Amino acid sequence: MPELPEVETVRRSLERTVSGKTISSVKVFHPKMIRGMEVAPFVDALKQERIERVERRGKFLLFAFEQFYLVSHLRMEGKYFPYPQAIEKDKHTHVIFRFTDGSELHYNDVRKFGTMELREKATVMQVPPLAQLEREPFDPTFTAEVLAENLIRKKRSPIKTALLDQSIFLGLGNIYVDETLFAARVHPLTKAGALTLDDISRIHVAGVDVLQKAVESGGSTIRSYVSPSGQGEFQLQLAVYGQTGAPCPRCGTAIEKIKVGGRGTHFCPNCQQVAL
DNA sequence: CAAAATGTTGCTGA
DNA sequence: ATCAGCAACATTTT
Repeated sequence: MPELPEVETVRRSLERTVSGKTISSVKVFHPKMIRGMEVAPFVDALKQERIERVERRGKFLLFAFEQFYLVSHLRMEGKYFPYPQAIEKDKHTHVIFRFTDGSELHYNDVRKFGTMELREKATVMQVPPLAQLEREPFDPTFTAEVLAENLIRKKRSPIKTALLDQSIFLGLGNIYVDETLFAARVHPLTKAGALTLDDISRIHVAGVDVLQKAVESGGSTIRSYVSPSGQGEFQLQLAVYGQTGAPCPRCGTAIEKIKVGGRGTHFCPNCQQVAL
């Protein structure tokens, strides 16, 4: 499900539904997803704590409490479902937060890849899992020059693989990387070290733009993804992702699908010329 | 019906 | 040090 735009959509929804509420109890049905401490101290720490607000760093959700953050990653299929009152849990519900007003928040994750951990507020950005992330893509100090500098570290990798690294370009995932490279007219197999500064500049602009537009559309609704309230609409604007065989919106050539770094990769063989 | 593929990331072994 | 590959898991698609 979630790349930055989907996580931001979830964040906004949670900000409306659970921000300001105080936790009365927490139930964990899948202990393995709680990282860094045992389940008992985890649920103990959260009891009687108030969610001040819900923040986001890249694809991570941060529930801000008075002294610490609950850092949550949805990985492939994690979802949050808020309910106005107590409700029977679904087969794939792994954590239930109950609030003092009687409402609940269920964390649901079919594939059980998602994680949760508590971190001190003061050091959350200096320790894993947030320590290595690049700044937010919408931060004005995230420039093409910064991206170019980051790409030096991955100069031998295909640009597609490099862009999926959250310490290189925060927030991109498989869908939006393909869209970014299409918009920038760069072939996904191009070695990062072979890119000109102009290429990198186009990738920078395209990446920030595609994320921005996707956020405005509420993210993409693909496969299993459903936002807690409301559906994303960006999938209607996808130029290449999932469009295998369909005509390129720019030139009409059939979109091709290949594998890059083990990930399904969509591109226009005419607009995105091979340049290894 | 078996194999491959599915949005992510971190670990392992070459 | 890098990096490709795999592992975590369940469901859908080929």
